[in-house]
Amino acid sequence: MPEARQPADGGRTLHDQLIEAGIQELNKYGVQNFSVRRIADRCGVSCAAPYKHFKDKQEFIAAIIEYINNLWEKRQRRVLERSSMLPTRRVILEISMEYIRFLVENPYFRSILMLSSQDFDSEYAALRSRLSRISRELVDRYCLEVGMPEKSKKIKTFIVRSLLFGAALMFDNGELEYNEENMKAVSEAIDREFDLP
Amino acid sequence: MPEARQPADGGRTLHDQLIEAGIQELNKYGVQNFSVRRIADRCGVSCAAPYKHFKDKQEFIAAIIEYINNLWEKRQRRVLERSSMLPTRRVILEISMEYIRFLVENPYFRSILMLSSQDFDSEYAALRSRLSRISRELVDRYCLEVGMPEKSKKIKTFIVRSLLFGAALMFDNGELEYNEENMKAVSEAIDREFDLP
DNA sequence: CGGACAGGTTATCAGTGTTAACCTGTCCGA
DNA sequence: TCGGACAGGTTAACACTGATAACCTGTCCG
Repeated sequence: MPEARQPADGGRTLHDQLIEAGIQELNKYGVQNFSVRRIADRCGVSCAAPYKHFKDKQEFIAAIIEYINNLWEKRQRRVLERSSMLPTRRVILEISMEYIRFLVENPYFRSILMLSSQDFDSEYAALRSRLSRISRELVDRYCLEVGMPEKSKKIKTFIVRSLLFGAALMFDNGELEYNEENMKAVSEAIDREFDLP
Repeated sequence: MPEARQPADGGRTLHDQLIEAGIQELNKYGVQNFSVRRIADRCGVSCAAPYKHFKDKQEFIAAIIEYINNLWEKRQRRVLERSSMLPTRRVILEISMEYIRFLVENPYFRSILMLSSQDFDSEYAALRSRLSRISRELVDRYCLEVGMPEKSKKIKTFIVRSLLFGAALMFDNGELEYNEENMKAVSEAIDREFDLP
């Protein structure tokens, strides 16, 4: 008894349903207990169905990452538009804060980002690096504007990213309370970095 | 209860063998594909045997974390002794650099530390926080020495930890080359933080 | 001596990823 | 209009996993 081909369910194709259910799954159980069977179940579909859309579990997760990645890029673009007339240094901060907000709101994403490189293959590495592309480019641009030497540039990028990840991590841990005050402190810490050679 | 059964195998009890094999497993397959059966196999023991030593998989992993935690504390203590006559601020840097080295050398550990809080229960959170105890205490001490306000103290701690995690992460990613030069840069970035109020 | 029990064993369960073989609408070219 | 290709679902099966129960056995101590 084949269920409706197309939109029977609000216009979402199974592929999309799987990804959305997958995100919920990731939120609820974490990457470790991610079960494609349970997701298939939740979508009211046989356990083999997902394999018509994704080669295996890894690719399934990769597709989810890709999806969320796109969400982030959309959000990033909005920030860029909104702050198009601000100086580069300021834009970096705007993007950075939005990034932390995004990571905090999407814990599953962050958990994937932070997993050891051993836990995933290179495909994920590519996505991971794409994620941080814009902020890297911005830092690059700023360093160019100020005439910062190549070496410091790399370090600046590193420091900014460290602070971003660290903040998201500790906000999640509860080691640092997630509020405006602390966000401001993080922002200032990043900004300060650019005062130096 | 009687401790230490018989040293059938070079003096190591099964408990220890399991933990050591578990570490290897973690190194090879990552947390995601951690299989207690395979470990039991590797130890030449039935698949149920590990459950005589650990309640379940989670506790098994927790025991491994505990074990590595102890390794780190031993190493930390050595650094503390070696730098007992240095000023606090300097000690913080020494510990910090040792910490990064430790994380880089023990990727399994770092991957566990960085997992989202959703992926593990609170037991891990306790271990995680214990891990960073000394460096937190040191930062506290320094802040006291300098008369830094409570609020900044928390932020300082955060920044130092962020940089540590971030460094370990990116050294592993390959985004930042793991060498003396970059280690020095990280060290300086941390040190700079203490120049400020 | 005899029982308690730590610490192994085997057998079994439910749940997982993954594949093969099959079924069945839909669409497109002859 | 037919008929096959095929996308996308199905069921059945496989090997593997975590976990538990029931059993066995050597060691220790009252």
